[in-house]
Amino acid sequence: MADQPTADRRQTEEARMADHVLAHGLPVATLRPLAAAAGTSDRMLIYRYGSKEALVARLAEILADRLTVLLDAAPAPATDVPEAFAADMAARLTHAAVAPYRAVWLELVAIAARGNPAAEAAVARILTHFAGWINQHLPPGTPFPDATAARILAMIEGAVILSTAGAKGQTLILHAFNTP
Amino acid sequence: MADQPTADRRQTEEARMADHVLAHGLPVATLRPLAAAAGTSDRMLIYRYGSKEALVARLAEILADRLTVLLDAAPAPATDVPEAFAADMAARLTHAAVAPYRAVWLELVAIAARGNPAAEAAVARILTHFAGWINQHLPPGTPFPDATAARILAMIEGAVILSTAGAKGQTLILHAFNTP
DNA sequence: TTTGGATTGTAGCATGTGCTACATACCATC
DNA sequence: GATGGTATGTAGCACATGCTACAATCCAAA
Repeated sequence: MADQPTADRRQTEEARMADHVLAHGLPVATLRPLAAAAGTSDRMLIYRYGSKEALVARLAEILADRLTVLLDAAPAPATDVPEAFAADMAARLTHAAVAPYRAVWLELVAIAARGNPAAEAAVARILTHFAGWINQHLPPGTPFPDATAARILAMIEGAVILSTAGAKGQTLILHAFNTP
Repeated sequence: MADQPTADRRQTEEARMADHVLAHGLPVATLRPLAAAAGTSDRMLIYRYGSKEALVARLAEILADRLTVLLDAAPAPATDVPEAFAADMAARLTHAAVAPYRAVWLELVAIAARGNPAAEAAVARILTHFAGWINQHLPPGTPFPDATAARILAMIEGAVILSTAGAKGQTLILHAFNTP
């Protein structure tokens, strides 16, 4: 109990640093700006986390948690058709309001693609959680729910990539999700 | 004609720098390592390209060209079923042999997601080209070819993201593309 | 009150960053 | 041969990076 206030402060500091990463990107998340965002010093960040790498891993974990919490709080699409389900989710995730989360998500994916184990684990964790969420919210009685969820997940992630291509990407998304 | 040898050398230098980016990633593509890879000096790179930003944009363009060339040289999947078409392409693009291209592609996408106009244009260009390629190689008589191509493209790009999640990602890909 | 660990500030180091100033060398044209 | 633009080497600047040495402060336990 003695370290409760310290733990509280640590939590708000981490939240502020996570906000900073969200706003400015993982690649430019360096010690001094992060420390400034948290209201402390680079000296203290190294003292607490041991290294920048460990700190960034922690922040990635926090952002992953936020994503899953956001997801769990989201209502399921009100449809019985898997295609419409995917279209609804894609529309939500490609909305401008969640652009920062999309950006940091893609940054994490890019780091994972270079072979970083921590990033790879975080990506796997998020994707697994997402697939589970889709599975649970699928219309009851959907055949092959695992495969259907995976397929919807792939289409949604594809839409996330397409959405980075500006106007042309929007056209592609429109086409992809409005196939008669 | 007088500057032909210079142009040649410039081309091989650019190719070597592009190789370096492919091997080590866009985020760590800094002047001195790029110069070393090209066999010249940071001094000369700035002299020729004006700024690091312009150089990286040029290298991104070169890599985008390589991607489209690779794509154009690829044989179309030998199938009449759009689902199998997508599965075949996804299997090719998630193969370990093209991992460096996947990585640099996702790095480019991540930069575009942060709002970089050059990256956004490059992503749009590649996606458009890819959609066109799919469209042209679709089984003849496919209804709504534009929409079908866009949908296949989304699924393939989704598979690229899933493939960064290690073993778990492979499972998801297997599920997504083997839906009965 | 003393002790000893946890915490924090100050100052800095070694290296990497993009980029520049200055002085050459080169090389086609006059 | 003189000239003037193009190309290139040498050296460095100002700043950012991750991290550390050292000293001071705090605060609970003895």
